[in-house]
Amino acid sequence: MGADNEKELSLKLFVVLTRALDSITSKIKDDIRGYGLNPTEFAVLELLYHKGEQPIQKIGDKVLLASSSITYVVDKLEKKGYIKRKPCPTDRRVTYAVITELGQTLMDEIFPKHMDAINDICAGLNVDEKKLLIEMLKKLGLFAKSI
Amino acid sequence: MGADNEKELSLKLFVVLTRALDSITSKIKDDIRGYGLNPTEFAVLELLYHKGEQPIQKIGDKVLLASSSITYVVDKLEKKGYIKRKPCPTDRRVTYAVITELGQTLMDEIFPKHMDAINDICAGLNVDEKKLLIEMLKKLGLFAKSI
DNA sequence: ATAATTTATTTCGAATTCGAGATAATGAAA
DNA sequence: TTTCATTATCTCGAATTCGAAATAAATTAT
Repeated sequence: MGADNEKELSLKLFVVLTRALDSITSKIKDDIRGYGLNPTEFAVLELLYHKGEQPIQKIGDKVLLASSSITYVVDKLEKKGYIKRKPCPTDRRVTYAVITELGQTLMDEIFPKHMDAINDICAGLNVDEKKLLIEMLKKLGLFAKSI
Repeated sequence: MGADNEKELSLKLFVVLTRALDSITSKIKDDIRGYGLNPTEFAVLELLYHKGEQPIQKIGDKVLLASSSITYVVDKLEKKGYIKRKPCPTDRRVTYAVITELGQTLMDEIFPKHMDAINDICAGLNVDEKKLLIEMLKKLGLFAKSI
């Protein structure tokens, strides 16, 4: 059962990591669908909600999405009335995405629920374990990114 | 910087988990593309390589994919000649996917390289840390799935 | 000042995934 | 046995994502 050498251990880590995140995101998706959004729309909306207006291009960095995909998501959120585009006055290449009143109202309503849901989903570990896990994941992730 | 209550800690855990896995999978994808496969194709091929022939439906469970998606991936691998379909003699609803000689040869060649790559990518933690991380992720994931 | 390069966004087509429904076979119930 | 429900696979259309190329504006270099 246990990995008998470091390579197998690394592979096992990758598999367990993938499956753990899959279990979690599958539940989180259920929560988000209940708000009439998909996970990407929610992520973009949340970014604007918490960090204020953003150049469209910067959204991609934070939400881990290609710029062409951002265009698509921003279009959808705009059609739903939750955000709007706003041209940058100093650089005409740039377009900001800004959350609307409707978007604000929605997020005021659903974000607390969303946090509760995530907390419930992550209740398999206690506070200290979560802190430890976060540190280890940061270490793992930063190293992987640096290669 | 640090989360000041449990809900924020859970949210942070989710974000860090997502980003860590993203950093890792992005590197693993690079590795797999180098073998002329995409990650899903590789996962299916690896399953058949290590676990032997599988009913198409069971592949979906292990690779976390809907049955209609499995059909698509199996079609592609079959066209590439790495696997073939084999009807089940006792249950005519069932079709097995079986790795071919060509698929075997490919995996004999690339799987060791793939394990090396994963090990390099995961080298940010030592063996004990990996073991600990695995246990915590299992605990987290199993709980999330059970909700 | 003009040209060349870089940057931001969008368009377009392709790849991947899903869910709902179709088809066919098996198993259970009457 | 005939019917009903379940199971396995596939088809189809829609959603999402990407990468390459197009467009347009800003910046840098000559």
